[in-house]
Amino acid sequence: MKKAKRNSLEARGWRVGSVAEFLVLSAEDAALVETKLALSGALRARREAKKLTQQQLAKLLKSSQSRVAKMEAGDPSVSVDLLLKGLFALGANPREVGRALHHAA
Amino acid sequence: MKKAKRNSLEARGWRVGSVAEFLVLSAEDAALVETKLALSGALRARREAKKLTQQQLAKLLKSSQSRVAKMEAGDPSVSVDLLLKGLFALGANPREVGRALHHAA
DNA sequence: AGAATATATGTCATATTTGACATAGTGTCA
DNA sequence: TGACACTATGTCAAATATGACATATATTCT
Repeated sequence: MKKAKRNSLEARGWRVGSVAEFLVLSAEDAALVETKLALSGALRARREAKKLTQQQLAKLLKSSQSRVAKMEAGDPSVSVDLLLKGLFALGANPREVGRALHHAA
Repeated sequence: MKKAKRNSLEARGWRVGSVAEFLVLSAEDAALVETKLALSGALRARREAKKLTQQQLAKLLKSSQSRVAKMEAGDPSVSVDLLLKGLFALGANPREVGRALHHAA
Protein backbone atom coordinates (compact mmCIF):
# COMPACT_ATOMS: atom_id res chain seq x y z
CA MET A 1 0.00 0.00 0.00
CA LYS A 2 1.53 3.26 -1.11
CA LYS A 3 0.04 5.53 -3.68
CA ALA A 4 -3.38 3.98 -3.25
CA LYS A 5 -3.29 4.70 0.45
CA ARG A 6 -2.16 8.25 -0.09
CA ASN A 7 -5.01 8.87 -2.49
CA SER A 8 -7.46 7.31 -0.09
CA LEU A 9 -6.25 9.59 2.67
CA GLU A 10 -6.35 12.67 0.50
CA ALA A 11 -9.82 11.82 -0.66
CA ARG A 12 -10.89 11.75 2.94
CA GLY A 13 -9.60 15.24 3.59
CA TRP A 14 -6.21 14.61 5.14
CA ARG A 15 -4.61 16.99 2.68
CA VAL A 16 -1.30 15.24 2.53
CA GLY A 17 -0.03 17.12 -0.50
CA SER A 18 3.06 15.89 -2.23
CA VAL A 19 4.50 12.43 -1.96
CA ALA A 20 7.39 13.95 -0.05
CA GLU A 21 5.00 15.39 2.47
CA PHE A 22 3.22 12.09 2.68
CA LEU A 23 6.44 10.46 3.73
CA VAL A 24 6.65 12.67 6.79
CA LEU A 25 3.34 11.33 7.90
CA SER A 26 4.99 9.38 10.69
CA ALA A 27 4.22 5.82 11.57
CA GLU A 28 2.43 7.12 14.65
CA ASP A 29 0.15 9.35 12.63
CA ALA A 30 -0.50 6.57 10.16
CA ALA A 31 -1.47 4.24 13.00
CA LEU A 32 -3.89 6.81 14.34
CA VAL A 33 -5.44 7.30 10.92
CA GLU A 34 -5.73 3.56 10.45
CA THR A 35 -7.45 3.30 13.79
CA LYS A 36 -9.90 6.04 12.95
CA LEU A 37 -10.74 4.50 9.61
CA ALA A 38 -11.33 1.12 11.22
CA LEU A 39 -13.67 2.73 13.72
CA SER A 40 -15.58 4.78 11.19
CA GLY A 41 -16.06 1.70 9.07
CA ALA A 42 -17.37 -0.20 12.06
CA LEU A 43 -19.67 2.69 12.88
CA ARG A 44 -21.22 2.77 9.44
CA ALA A 45 -21.57 -1.00 9.40
CA ARG A 46 -23.36 -1.01 12.75
CA ARG A 47 -25.64 1.85 11.85
CA GLU A 48 -26.63 0.24 8.58
CA ALA A 49 -27.13 -3.12 10.26
CA LYS A 50 -29.61 -1.41 12.54
CA LYS A 51 -31.30 0.26 9.56
CA LEU A 52 -30.84 3.69 11.04
CA THR A 53 -30.36 6.89 9.07
CA GLN A 54 -27.57 9.29 9.96
CA GLN A 55 -30.27 11.61 11.21
CA GLN A 56 -31.59 8.99 13.61
CA LEU A 57 -28.15 8.13 14.90
CA ALA A 58 -27.47 11.83 15.31
CA LYS A 59 -30.52 12.18 17.51
CA LEU A 60 -29.40 9.21 19.59
CA LEU A 61 -26.04 10.90 20.04
CA LYS A 62 -27.51 14.37 20.56
CA SER A 63 -25.46 15.42 17.59
CA SER A 64 -26.24 16.32 14.00
CA GLN A 65 -26.52 14.48 10.71
CA SER A 66 -23.57 16.36 9.31
CA ARG A 67 -21.34 15.30 12.13
CA VAL A 68 -22.38 11.69 11.77
CA ALA A 69 -21.53 11.92 8.08
CA LYS A 70 -18.10 13.23 9.03
CA MET A 71 -17.65 10.46 11.56
CA GLU A 72 -18.33 7.83 8.95
CA ALA A 73 -16.15 9.59 6.41
CA GLY A 74 -13.18 9.51 8.77
CA ASP A 75 -12.98 13.29 8.66
CA PRO A 76 -9.92 14.70 10.44
CA SER A 77 -12.14 16.93 12.55
CA VAL A 78 -13.60 13.88 14.28
CA SER A 79 -12.02 12.53 17.44
CA VAL A 80 -11.65 8.89 18.33
CA ASP A 81 -13.66 9.66 21.43
CA LEU A 82 -16.62 10.68 19.30
CA LEU A 83 -16.32 7.57 17.16
CA LEU A 84 -16.31 5.41 20.27
CA LYS A 85 -19.33 7.22 21.67
CA GLY A 86 -21.11 6.45 18.43
CA LEU A 87 -20.20 2.79 18.53
CA PHE A 88 -21.18 2.40 22.15
CA ALA A 89 -24.47 4.18 21.50
CA LEU A 90 -25.12 1.55 18.85
CA GLY A 91 -24.61 -1.19 21.40
CA ALA A 92 -20.99 -2.09 20.86
CA ASN A 93 -18.80 -2.79 23.86
CA PRO A 94 -15.06 -2.35 24.39
CA ARG A 95 -14.37 -5.98 23.56
CA GLU A 96 -16.04 -5.68 20.18
CA VAL A 97 -14.19 -2.48 19.46
CA GLY A 98 -11.02 -4.29 20.33
CA ARG A 99 -11.88 -7.02 17.88
CA ALA A 100 -12.62 -4.48 15.17
CA LEU A 101 -9.22 -2.87 15.65
CA HIS A 102 -7.45 -6.17 15.84
CA HIS A 103 -8.87 -7.38 12.56
CA ALA A 104 -8.96 -4.21 10.53
CA ALA A 105 -6.26 -2.31 8.72
CA MET B 1 -19.02 -4.48 40.38
CA LYS B 2 -20.92 -1.62 41.97
CA LYS B 3 -19.72 0.40 44.87
CA ALA B 4 -16.14 -0.62 44.28
CA LYS B 5 -16.29 0.62 40.71
CA ARG B 6 -17.88 3.87 41.77
CA ASN B 7 -15.11 4.48 44.29
CA SER B 8 -12.50 3.63 41.73
CA LEU B 9 -13.97 6.12 39.31
CA GLU B 10 -14.30 8.83 41.92
CA ALA B 11 -10.75 8.28 43.00
CA ARG B 12 -9.70 8.92 39.43
CA GLY B 13 -11.45 12.25 39.31
CA TRP B 14 -14.73 11.39 37.65
CA ARG B 15 -16.66 13.08 40.46
CA VAL B 16 -19.68 10.87 40.22
CA GLY B 17 -21.24 12.12 43.43
CA SER B 18 -24.14 10.20 44.88
CA VAL B 19 -25.02 6.62 44.08
CA ALA B 20 -28.13 7.94 42.36
CA GLU B 21 -26.00 10.09 40.10
CA PHE B 22 -23.73 7.16 39.47
CA LEU B 23 -26.64 5.21 38.14
CA VAL B 24 -27.22 7.79 35.42
CA LEU B 25 -23.71 7.13 34.19
CA SER B 26 -25.08 5.35 31.15
CA ALA B 27 -23.75 2.12 29.75
CA GLU B 28 -22.24 4.15 26.92
CA ASP B 29 -20.33 6.39 29.30
CA ALA B 30 -19.21 3.40 31.31
CA ALA B 31 -17.91 1.72 28.18
CA LEU B 32 -15.94 4.81 27.27
CA VAL B 33 -14.46 5.03 30.76
CA GLU B 34 -13.55 1.34 30.64
CA THR B 35 -11.86 1.89 27.32
CA LYS B 36 -9.88 4.82 28.60
CA LEU B 37 -8.75 2.95 31.68
CA ALA B 38 -7.64 0.00 29.58
CA LEU B 39 -5.61 2.32 27.38
CA SER B 40 -4.04 4.26 30.23
CA GLY B 41 -3.05 0.99 31.84
CA ALA B 42 -1.48 -0.19 28.62
CA LEU B 43 0.34 3.12 28.28
CA ARG B 44 1.88 2.92 31.72
CA ALA B 45 2.84 -0.70 31.17
CA ARG B 46 4.56 0.11 27.88
CA ARG B 47 6.36 3.13 29.26
CA GLU B 48 7.65 1.22 32.26
CA ALA B 49 8.65 -1.72 30.08
CA LYS B 50 10.80 0.70 28.13
CA LYS B 51 12.23 2.16 31.34
CA LEU B 52 11.20 5.66 30.39
CA THR B 53 10.22 8.38 32.81
CA GLN B 54 7.06 10.39 32.25
CA GLN B 55 9.33 13.29 31.44
CA GLN B 56 11.04 11.32 28.66
CA LEU B 57 7.77 10.13 27.22
CA ALA B 58 6.49 13.70 27.38
CA LYS B 59 9.41 14.86 25.29
CA LEU B 60 8.75 12.11 22.76
CA LEU B 61 5.16 13.28 22.54
CA LYS B 62 6.04 16.97 22.56
CA SER B 63 3.89 17.24 25.63
CA SER B 64 4.56 17.69 29.32
CA GLN B 65 5.19 15.43 32.30
CA SER B 66 1.98 16.57 33.93
CA ARG B 67 -0.10 15.60 30.96
CA VAL B 68 1.53 12.19 30.78
CA ALA B 69 0.69 11.72 34.44
CA LYS B 70 -2.91 12.57 33.68
CA MET B 71 -2.93 10.20 30.74
CA GLU B 72 -1.78 7.34 32.94
CA ALA B 73 -4.21 8.31 35.68
CA GLY B 74 -7.15 8.10 33.31
CA ASP B 75 -7.96 11.74 33.98
CA PRO B 76 -11.24 12.88 32.38
CA SER B 77 -9.45 15.73 30.67
CA VAL B 78 -7.50 13.27 28.53
CA SER B 79 -8.88 12.18 25.17
CA VAL B 80 -8.66 8.71 23.74
CA ASP B 81 -6.83 10.26 20.80
CA LEU B 82 -4.05 11.40 23.11
CA LEU B 83 -3.82 8.00 24.75
CA LEU B 84 -3.52 6.37 21.34
CA LYS B 85 -0.85 8.83 20.28
CA GLY B 86 1.05 7.88 23.39
CA LEU B 87 0.76 4.16 22.73
CA PHE B 88 1.75 4.52 19.09
CA ALA B 89 4.71 6.67 20.05
CA LEU B 90 5.81 3.81 22.28
CA GLY B 91 5.73 1.44 19.35
CA ALA B 92 2.30 -0.11 19.68
CA ASN B 93 0.21 -0.67 16.58
CA PRO B 94 -3.55 -0.77 16.08
CA ARG B 95 -3.67 -4.55 16.34
CA GLU B 96 -2.01 -4.51 19.74
CA VAL B 97 -4.33 -1.78 20.93
CA GLY B 98 -7.20 -3.92 19.76
CA ARG B 99 -5.86 -6.84 21.73
CA ALA B 100 -5.51 -4.68 24.83
CA LEU B 101 -9.13 -3.57 24.56
CA HIS B 102 -10.35 -7.02 23.82
CA HIS B 103 -8.72 -8.50 26.89
CA ALA B 104 -9.11 -5.70 29.40
CA ALA B 105 -12.05 -4.56 31.45
C1' DA C 1 17.43 12.08 58.18
C1' DG C 2 17.79 14.81 53.71
C1' DA C 3 18.88 15.22 48.84
C1' DA C 4 17.68 13.73 44.38
C1' DT C 5 14.57 11.89 41.12
C1' DA C 6 9.98 10.62 39.71
C1' DT C 7 5.08 11.16 39.77
C1' DA C 8 0.63 13.65 40.97
C1' DT C 9 -2.53 17.65 41.04
C1' DG C 10 -4.38 22.32 40.08
C1' DT C 11 -4.77 26.16 36.98
C1' DC C 12 -4.90 28.67 32.70
C1' DA C 13 -4.33 30.66 27.90
C1' DT C 14 -4.46 28.61 23.56
C1' DA C 15 -5.75 25.03 20.28
C1' DT C 16 -8.81 21.61 18.71
C1' DT C 17 -13.36 19.48 18.54
C1' DT C 18 -18.27 19.99 18.67
C1' DG C 19 -23.26 20.64 17.28
C1' DA C 20 -25.72 23.30 14.34
C1' DC C 21 -26.87 25.31 10.21
C1' DA C 22 -26.97 25.95 5.14
C1' DT C 23 -26.57 23.82 1.06
C1' DA C 24 -24.90 20.53 -2.40
C1' DG C 25 -24.90 16.01 -4.08
C1' DT C 26 -26.92 11.16 -4.74
C1' DG C 27 -30.22 7.60 -5.30
C1' DT C 28 -35.13 6.11 -5.87
C1' DC C 29 -39.69 6.13 -7.16
C1' DA C 30 -43.87 7.89 -9.64
C1' DT D 1 -39.00 14.94 -15.27
C1' DG D 2 -39.49 16.31 -10.19
C1' DA D 3 -40.35 15.35 -5.57
C1' DC D 4 -38.55 12.98 -1.82
C1' DA D 5 -35.26 10.83 1.52
C1' DC D 6 -30.65 10.27 2.56
C1' DT D 7 -25.80 11.57 2.66
C1' DA D 8 -21.78 14.85 1.93
C1' DT D 9 -19.34 19.23 2.59
C1' DG D 10 -18.27 23.92 4.29
C1' DT D 11 -18.50 27.22 7.99
C1' DC D 12 -18.62 29.03 12.67
C1' DA D 13 -19.52 30.13 17.69
C1' DA D 14 -19.28 27.55 21.75
C1' DA D 15 -17.44 23.70 24.23
C1' DT D 16 -13.64 20.76 25.38
C1' DA D 17 -8.72 19.19 25.32
C1' DT D 18 -3.99 20.63 25.31
C1' DG D 19 0.84 21.95 26.82
C1' DA D 20 2.96 24.52 30.15
C1' DC D 21 3.77 25.97 34.56
C1' DA D 22 3.88 25.84 39.69
C1' DT D 23 3.80 23.03 43.34
C1' DA D 24 2.67 18.93 46.11
C1' DT D 25 3.63 14.21 47.05
C1' DA D 26 6.04 9.80 46.56
C1' DT D 27 10.06 6.97 45.98
C1' DT D 28 14.87 5.86 46.15
C1' DC D 29 19.23 6.70 47.25
C1' DT D 30 23.34 7.58 50.87
